[in-house]
Amino acid sequence: MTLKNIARELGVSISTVSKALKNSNEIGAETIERVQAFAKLYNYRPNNLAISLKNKRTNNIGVIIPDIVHYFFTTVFRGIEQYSKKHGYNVIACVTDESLEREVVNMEMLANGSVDGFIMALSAETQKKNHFDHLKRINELEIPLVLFDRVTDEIECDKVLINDREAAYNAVMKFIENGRRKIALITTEDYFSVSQGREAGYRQALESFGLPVDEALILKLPFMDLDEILINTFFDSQDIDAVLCVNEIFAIHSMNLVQKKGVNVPEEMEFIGFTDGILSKYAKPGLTSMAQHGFQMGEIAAKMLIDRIQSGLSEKEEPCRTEIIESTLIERESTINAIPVL
Amino acid sequence: MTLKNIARELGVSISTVSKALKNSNEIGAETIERVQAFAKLYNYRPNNLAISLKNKRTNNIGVIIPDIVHYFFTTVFRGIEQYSKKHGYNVIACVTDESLEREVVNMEMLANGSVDGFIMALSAETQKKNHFDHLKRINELEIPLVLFDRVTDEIECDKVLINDREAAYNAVMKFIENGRRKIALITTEDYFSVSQGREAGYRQALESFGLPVDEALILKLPFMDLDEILINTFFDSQDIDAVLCVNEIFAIHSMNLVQKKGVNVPEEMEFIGFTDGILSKYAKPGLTSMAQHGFQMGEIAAKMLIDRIQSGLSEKEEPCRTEIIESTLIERESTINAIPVL
DNA sequence: AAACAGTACGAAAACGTTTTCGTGTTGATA
DNA sequence: TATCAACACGAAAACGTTTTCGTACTGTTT
Repeated sequence: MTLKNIARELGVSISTVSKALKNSNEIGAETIERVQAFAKLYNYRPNNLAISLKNKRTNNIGVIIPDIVHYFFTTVFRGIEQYSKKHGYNVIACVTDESLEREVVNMEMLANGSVDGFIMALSAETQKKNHFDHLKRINELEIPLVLFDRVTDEIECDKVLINDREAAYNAVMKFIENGRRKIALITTEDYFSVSQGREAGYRQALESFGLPVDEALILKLPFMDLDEILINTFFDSQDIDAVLCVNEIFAIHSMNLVQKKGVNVPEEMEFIGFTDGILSKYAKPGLTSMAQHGFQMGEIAAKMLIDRIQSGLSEKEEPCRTEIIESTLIERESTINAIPVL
Repeated sequence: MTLKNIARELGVSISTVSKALKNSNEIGAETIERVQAFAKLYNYRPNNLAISLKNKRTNNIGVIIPDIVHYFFTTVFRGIEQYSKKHGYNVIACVTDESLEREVVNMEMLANGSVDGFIMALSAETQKKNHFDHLKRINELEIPLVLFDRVTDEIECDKVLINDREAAYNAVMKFIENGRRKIALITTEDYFSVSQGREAGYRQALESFGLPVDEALILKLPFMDLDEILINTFFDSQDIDAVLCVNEIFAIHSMNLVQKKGVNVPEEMEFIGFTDGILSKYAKPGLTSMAQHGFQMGEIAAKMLIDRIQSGLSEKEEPCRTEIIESTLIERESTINAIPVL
């Protein structure tokens, strides 16, 4: 069923059909009725591709994420999808698996008319190699782009982040208030924007309390593989009474390992993680965690993107914004809390 | 940069440019070179929409899932995405949030030229209300459809499932072999295809061992909200030494609750869940679980769909297939195992 | 010299829309 | 009665491709 078919069957022109279906006042009442009745009867639906081609808008947005199995990205995705759908946009999802090449390929694939804009978090490899030519190209094509969580200063575009520095600062402050002084940090290698911020917050909190920053208390784990031996020797060789971890897995895993050694959590050692995911909730003891509010982050990213798409203003015409989402500490049993939680 | 632009700049026709870029042997060698050099220089990329409109193929597939935050669906999605990308297809992801209406809306949105086929798991509401008109419409439009995990017999299409009955049977058998006799089942309300299968397997295993099926040992929880009181009174009022749960959350949650009552797992009570997700791995004790191999399921679903798309044969011409994926028991500390696991 | 095959290219239709502009008809006004 | 606005509709271009078919030219064959 196409406009052409309807037009032929009803003995009118294509333009008349098109207008009649839109209740145009150029068309007479009874013609409108005939056309609409016929269209309904034969279940006519306009072809999206043709409309997109004509209007130069696809109503699709491309979401490029490093990993879909991680709770945080999943939650952000959920926010993006929900907001987008509510505003008439579909989401094309691409997973890069932390690979630069797949990031490039995916974006190239979508940049030629398939989407009106991108929302993405940089892959690990992209951040490591500091390679952003593909994003610059998106910029040149004037395709709107919103970066979230894993961002870079090299690209001028809208961004949405959490206050990594402040969040880590607050987490460490909680340890300090609880009387802890030998506070460790378990983080990734340096190239992640989020880890950098969190490490900075960790250092800042210690310093602002006159505590020395002992580099031996900072463990940098290779991303993606949890080396138990590394973690075990770290805990064996250092005197530690509190641990801040830059993500949930690091926290759960190291908490499990020290418990296996007989350490009592939280009495002898407290733990705080980042990303308040499903693991934190069901861990034993429950993991106190900095909630990143991924859903809200996704909604905001989608709103920023769609607003820019609909304004039609490029990054040059309308200055870019960076939204900061406040993270909040969810207290569970891995820390000692003023008001006990269940 | 369009074909038309290149043609104008080079003083040739659009068709010549189009053919030259494809190395057509209709075009002279030096023209080909000129055109390709020019195209490379100006970074020409063909417009996907135009190609799709012309060829009546979008190279997009629509994936409709009830929930993206759940580990199992996420894993399946990952398999779909990876296989699809490898074969030149993009994935448009829609989340129904277990709502029939959103399922309908999403499919309507994509069915008009946006995708070449669908892969989906039915929403809870859809299964509850047994309402499949939207799927019948997809059938009529001859848009290929693959159902996975949550399926229905009412729709004739390709399907991919796990052997729910057999898996539950095997899980119960393990309990029986371990000497358990008071085996409970925690499941959802009846309308889920997977729960039906798993309950059948549970019953079958008991019967085949001459054990009575005590209906009081079957707890049917409302989907989506974990009513702790319900679970607690269930365990308080029944004498139970093993529990099979139809999903991971039910298992973790009830295991935590009975542990809080002082029950030793696995000595006094064993647990087996379904979906070997991240929670099972990090739970304490680690949850023995029926792995559903979601990634593989996704790959197979994508393969079935893409094969059908590329064959061009409708469900009537080429008979539908149902692939069964064998689930495997991952043994952890919530059961007593022949060979102890770490 | 006529016929012919091969080469290299262009014109145009097609995919299914949207939208601008033109035009014929009607009825009211000067 | 000539003029004009309002009304109802159609023709055609446009979006960016692909593909079929036609054709001008070159060089070879009889």
